[in-house]
Amino acid sequence: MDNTLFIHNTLTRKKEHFEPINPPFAGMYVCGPTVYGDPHLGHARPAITFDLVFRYLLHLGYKVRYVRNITDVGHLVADLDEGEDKIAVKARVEQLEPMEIAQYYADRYFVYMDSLNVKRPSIEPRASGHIIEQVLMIKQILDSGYAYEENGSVYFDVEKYSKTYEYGKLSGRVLDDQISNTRALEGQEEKRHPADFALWKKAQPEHIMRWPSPWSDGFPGWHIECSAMSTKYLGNYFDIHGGGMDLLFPHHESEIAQCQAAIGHESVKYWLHNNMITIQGQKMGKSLGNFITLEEFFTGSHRLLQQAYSPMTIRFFMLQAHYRSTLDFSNEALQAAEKGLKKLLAGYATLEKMPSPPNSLAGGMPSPPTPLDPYLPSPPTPLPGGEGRIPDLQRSCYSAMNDDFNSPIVIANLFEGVRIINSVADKKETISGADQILLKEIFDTFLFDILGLKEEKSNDQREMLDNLMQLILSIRQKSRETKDWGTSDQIRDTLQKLHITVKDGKDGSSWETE
RNA sequence: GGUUUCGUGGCCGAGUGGCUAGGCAGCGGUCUGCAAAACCGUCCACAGCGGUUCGACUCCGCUCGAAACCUCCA
Repeated sequence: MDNTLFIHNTLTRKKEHFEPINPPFAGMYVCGPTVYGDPHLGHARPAITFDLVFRYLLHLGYKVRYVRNITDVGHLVADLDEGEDKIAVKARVEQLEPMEIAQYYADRYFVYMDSLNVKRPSIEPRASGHIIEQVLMIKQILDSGYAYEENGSVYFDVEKYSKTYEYGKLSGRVLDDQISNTRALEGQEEKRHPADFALWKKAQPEHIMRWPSPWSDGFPGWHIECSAMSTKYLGNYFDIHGGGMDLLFPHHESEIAQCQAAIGHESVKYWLHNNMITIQGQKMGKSLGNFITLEEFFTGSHRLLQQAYSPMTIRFFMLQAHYRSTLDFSNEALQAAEKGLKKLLAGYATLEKMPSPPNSLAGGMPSPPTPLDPYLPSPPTPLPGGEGRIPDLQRSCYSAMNDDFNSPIVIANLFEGVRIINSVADKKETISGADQILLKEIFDTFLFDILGLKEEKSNDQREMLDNLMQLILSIRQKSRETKDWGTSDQIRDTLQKLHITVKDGKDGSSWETE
């Protein structure tokens, strides 16, 4: 049986068999951040979602090129209706060069995504570095007749386009509805049709971010960068385009139209969209006062947060929900996730401490293939065989991932693995040596490689702590053997104050940190 | 008003036309010097109203409720 991946394509609203255009290569483009503010939860969801996709495709053996853009040209400020660029406004307010703003927040974005253990994409192109490509694409659209110039600005002719093609096929919108819903035409006299969108915009004198073009000194419209950069790095027809559901319309809808007009065909085979997050049932927004940055999460400094939540807690929490579901943040839910993750990692630690099974192929298990291994077989790889509940568990993890990246089911399976590990450690169950090795492989593969979770303490500290704790616990054990409960409890209580919990078991004591 | 996505137990969150999600919390037990952890057992569901069906939480319709985007704009 093959390891067959199905992914939900927004375009067809169905789960489709993932068949890359040029196997074993797979191309994925994801809309990245506009770098004019601190990274927040809204940035974390798509980053983690498509990190999961990236990691799983790599695991399956595809040679993935993952492109995620940095928008440093700037969308316009939504709440300030001045027709000004978000980054430009920020720059003026803070008395900085616009690129200083973009650089500062791009750096912040990278740091926080690193802390969430989000793998860096293969390419992270910046919109400002691809003005030439965008201008070229606009020319192509003009040549094909689906755009017009007006006072130094260029607009996409949606009305003409929709006579031949279906503008709205991705988001399910009907152009006629949009016309009938449109009222006055104030402020858009340059456009022939209210649904038209800008490809190039002439800069007003006060507009500080501007580039030369055949039409005017100005700046590109906010959809063209993704069309230009995705096709530059992934080709005119590529596998996956991802982003948040909020980008469905008009952004991705317009990308489809732009590529169709410029290239002559659509450029994307599978559209993937992650759902949004809410905070205590409400949408996250600056005006609602529930806008929480990642920094505030990690330090617990926001008034809605009862405590700090670690990056891995956030990551685990997000992966406990399917990427196409809305996800609600609350202290209660986050604390539950924190405990759940701790249990999972503690289970893995228990497994690691188990004696190596007799007759085991000590160190003989083949290590999982790395993505750059040139001898990797072409995907899809066969699903692992074997009989028994551990191989079943492994297959169950694969089938969950193959079912549109169902990470919550993978996690549920890992908890079942933890239950088995703990039962074995309690000597209430036994497993074969082969199963023990396989169990570890399952955790290494799914928990660490694919879900991208990790122990949050550094190895150096861990090792020193291990040695110290071994010393302390051996002293305590001696006092327990002489029933010197005073000393034994004093050690345990003092350690507890340092947030180290001692657990006495049949085979001696173990410990863990909070 | 339109488009889209949803509405599951105390909380979060999967899934399915008839068969256990899982985590956190609660309750009862086992273990333990005590504690913690762990293990076993257990309680609490499928927004409401109709319809299809031998049977629906799962399909269809309506109602109520929620979220995103659009209805200004680059």
